Amino acid sequence: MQPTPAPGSAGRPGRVGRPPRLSLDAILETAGRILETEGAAALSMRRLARELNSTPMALYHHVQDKDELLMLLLDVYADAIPRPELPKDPRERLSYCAHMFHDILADRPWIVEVLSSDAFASVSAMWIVEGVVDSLVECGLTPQDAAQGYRVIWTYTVGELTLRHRRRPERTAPTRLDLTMASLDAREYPRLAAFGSRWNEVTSADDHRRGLEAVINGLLAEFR
Amino acid sequence: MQPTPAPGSAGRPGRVGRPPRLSLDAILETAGRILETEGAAALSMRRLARELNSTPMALYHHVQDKDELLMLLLDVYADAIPRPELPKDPRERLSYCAHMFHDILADRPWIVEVLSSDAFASVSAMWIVEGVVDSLVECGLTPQDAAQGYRVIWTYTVGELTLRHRRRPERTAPTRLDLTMASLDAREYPRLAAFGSRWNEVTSADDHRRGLEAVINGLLAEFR
DNA sequence: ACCTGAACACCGTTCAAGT
DNA sequence: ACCTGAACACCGTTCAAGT
Repeated sequence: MQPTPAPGSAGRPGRVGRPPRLSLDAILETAGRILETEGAAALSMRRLARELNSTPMALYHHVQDKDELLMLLLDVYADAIPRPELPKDPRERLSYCAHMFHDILADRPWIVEVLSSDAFASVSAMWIVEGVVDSLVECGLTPQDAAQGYRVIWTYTVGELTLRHRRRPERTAPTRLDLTMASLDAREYPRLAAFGSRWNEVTSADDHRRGLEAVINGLLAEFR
Repeated sequence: MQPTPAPGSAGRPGRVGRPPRLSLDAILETAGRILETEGAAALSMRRLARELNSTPMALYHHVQDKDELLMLLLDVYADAIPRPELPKDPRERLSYCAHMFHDILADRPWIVEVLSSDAFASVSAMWIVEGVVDSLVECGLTPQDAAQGYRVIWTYTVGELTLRHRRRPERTAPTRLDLTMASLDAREYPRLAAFGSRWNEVTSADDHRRGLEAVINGLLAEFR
């Protein structure tokens, strides 16, 4: 009788077949590093495989497709967000959560390119959404209006992140918008022509704070 | 003496060499049709060349690169926008222009994917920007604040278009967000859990009107 | 069970040559 | 002047095979 190979021969009991060289953790870590350092455009299945000294197809044994990989990366990132003590006062809590949403996402431009539905759809990020909706209800909005109000804040945040992200690469050369602004006839476009090249001056973090506060106040005044 | 070919032999006087088979107009028209019917993802230089019974490289004789092609398409589109009579009252004009911005772009999802700076940077679209800024100034804002105010409206609009665009493809299957919402613990997330599957109900055009009005009113109250 | 190699159907763009 | 063909350096993903 030939002895059949023991089930535990690969290292762990109950495991059988070729031992893994890749792990989901290793994949996510390397993918995360590429995103963090080179942005979403640089993350391809082929590039990732190369970085892991593996082949593109080995990855498909650990994730279904690129989309799932990106969703898992989103979860990893959401899990790592520290969960602070929220202000007791609802109005304060509202601003706090809204700004937190923005600040958390602002320095991770890849997230904007990745988010594929109308929310930061990781369970680990839901406390921020709950924080916004709950504050709005405690500020006097109906649950329906609070949901709408949340959407307005999220919409503004997505817009801000999208624009900030697109502004980045070309800091030096004059943009198409600069040229357009410079060519405007002052008689037809008096307000815009008065700005000239100052129109495009970079928006500061304070400008964003002010804009978001205006949105929140508008919301409270309009929906309450 | 051999007669040298007359300069006008190609058809028009002063023209020399091989007569063009492609024209910028034909390229833009075909590219526009692809965008309109199949979206930005379907528009590639190779696909466009195939559609024109030509080769990818022939296109590069008429445009510098794909980016320039997209910018030219944006101009063609902006030129075609009818320019309506604007309301005399500044507050009315403000709403009118802000909503116009959104409505013009809403049914052209490819534009959102294409816009590469913080504005609809075609001269032919600048009357809308001028309209917003001018109204804001006439509503009592300083020019600086009017520029900031315009940016807030534009930011909100970009967010709305981006989210609307991402929501589109998967109308049938439950999204990742639906699943996330369904899995929330009602004790930890009472507000969100109370919504359940209704959370994701599609936002109507009226919801958007209301949100944008809230943003505009917040702006006026905060910046004035 | 886990991984490899070859293949399919794509990209944008450059370069050298043809008419 | 305008266009072609081949090539370079990429994509995501499927399928059949190897260990």
